[in-house]
Amino acid sequence: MLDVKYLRADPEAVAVQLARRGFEFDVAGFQSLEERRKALQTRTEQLQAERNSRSKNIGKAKAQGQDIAPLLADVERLGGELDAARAELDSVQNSLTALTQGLPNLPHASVPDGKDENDNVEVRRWGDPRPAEGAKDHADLGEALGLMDFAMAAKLTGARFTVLRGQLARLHRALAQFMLDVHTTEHGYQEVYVPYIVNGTSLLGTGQLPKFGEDLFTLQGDHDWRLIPTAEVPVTNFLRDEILAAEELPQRWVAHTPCFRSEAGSAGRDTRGMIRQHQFDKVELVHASLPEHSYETLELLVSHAEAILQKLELPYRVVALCAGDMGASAAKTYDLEVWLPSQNTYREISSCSNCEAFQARRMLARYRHPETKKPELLHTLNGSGVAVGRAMVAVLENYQRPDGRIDVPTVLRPYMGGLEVIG
RNA sequence: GGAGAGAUGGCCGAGUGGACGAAGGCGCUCCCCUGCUAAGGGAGUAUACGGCUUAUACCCGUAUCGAGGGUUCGAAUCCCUCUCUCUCCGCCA
Repeated sequence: MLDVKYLRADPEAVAVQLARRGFEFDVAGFQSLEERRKALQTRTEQLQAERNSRSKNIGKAKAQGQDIAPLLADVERLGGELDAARAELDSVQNSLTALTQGLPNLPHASVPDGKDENDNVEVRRWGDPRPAEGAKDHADLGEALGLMDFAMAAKLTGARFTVLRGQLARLHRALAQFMLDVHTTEHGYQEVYVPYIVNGTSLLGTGQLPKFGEDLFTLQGDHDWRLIPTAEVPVTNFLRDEILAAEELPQRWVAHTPCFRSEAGSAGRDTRGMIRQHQFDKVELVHASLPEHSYETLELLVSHAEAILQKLELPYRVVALCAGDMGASAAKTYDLEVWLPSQNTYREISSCSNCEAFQARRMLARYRHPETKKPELLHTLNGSGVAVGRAMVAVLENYQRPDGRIDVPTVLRPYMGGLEVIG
């Protein structure tokens, strides 16, 4: 959510900044709603104040044994007026909330202009991409080894799921373990284990709701429960309704969880292989930061994700997303894209964002300012460190031998019982 | 799943219809006193929002005693629904 005060003070400036994302903000509509809200709220609160003071008088009169009948008659009309005013205020406020909760974050000044992924800006590259010639894709490699089974997954569930067996199942686990170990022992993260099911309030806090509910799997039953689309949701919501001491910042958490996405609207995209699944594992990094440090924290976060790819010796590039390609909660996002020889291109394997106070404002995540002693919104950041499924895809494709067997990256061998080659 | 008890401010804890945003204690902040490794005295100490405002400073107002709804002129207090916690039983990893 954006700062309402700023929205009111300078809606045109907000509209200009949101236009960079291709988002059209209806300034006139907002302002007319605001005017009505202001008038109604003032009136409602006045009526409430009046009712409160009269009710107190009734109490006093009663205590003194006076006749309260005339006072009751006097206050009678207030009830109806108050109810009407309140109802009208509620409806205006609901419209306003719907409008403001639907607004995406303002892009940071350093975010490049552009409307989609084609306008993203490459920041740097690492490693030497192996040529595409003769490279098989991960699905062919895995199926040929007999260790990756899409047909079985389709039988069990449906499209966009995978069954892994044997050394590939272990490779998948090894990757997750390796990433967790690097982040906890070298980068100072606290490992956390969290629910894979969250309530609607949590999803509202991180911004998946109210606008992006169709991307989520909803559970049946009495609870307002959904499967997490990313560990960002449960972990960031640690901070909801909390006021941290300034000394408690920064906080760094890492969680390995499955992620569930309905992939609504992705029909036909990446239907082959493990690139785009309804269920995938991810190691997620979440930071809570002082506002003044959040941009250096973002660079740090990216470097932590990069460290994983470097240790795995997977070629990648870092891309700054343009304003039009960023997620709604982000003020600035870097993607890490790993080299996939079968596609002769780089594909997203991590996305690292500074949400500034956008999520913090929704979830009232604050810290106590050491000088003013007042609660202030903190900044939240999150990034994949990295997607486990896609990391496995990248390992298969980049470490494939001409005979279809797979070299095990050196750093993973301790996690694979010393195994050097799969197949 | 069954039975019972509970949810109040940073913490503990009082409060069963009226001057209660909430006694008291602890903690914390500031001041005073005290020359000693102690103690005492005083003041202050929730959050969100609205109005006013150059102001996130005052001031005024509204809301919040787990959440939502209801009764009432008036609800922390009464009623309903839900959530969570604890105890016992059952079941289970």
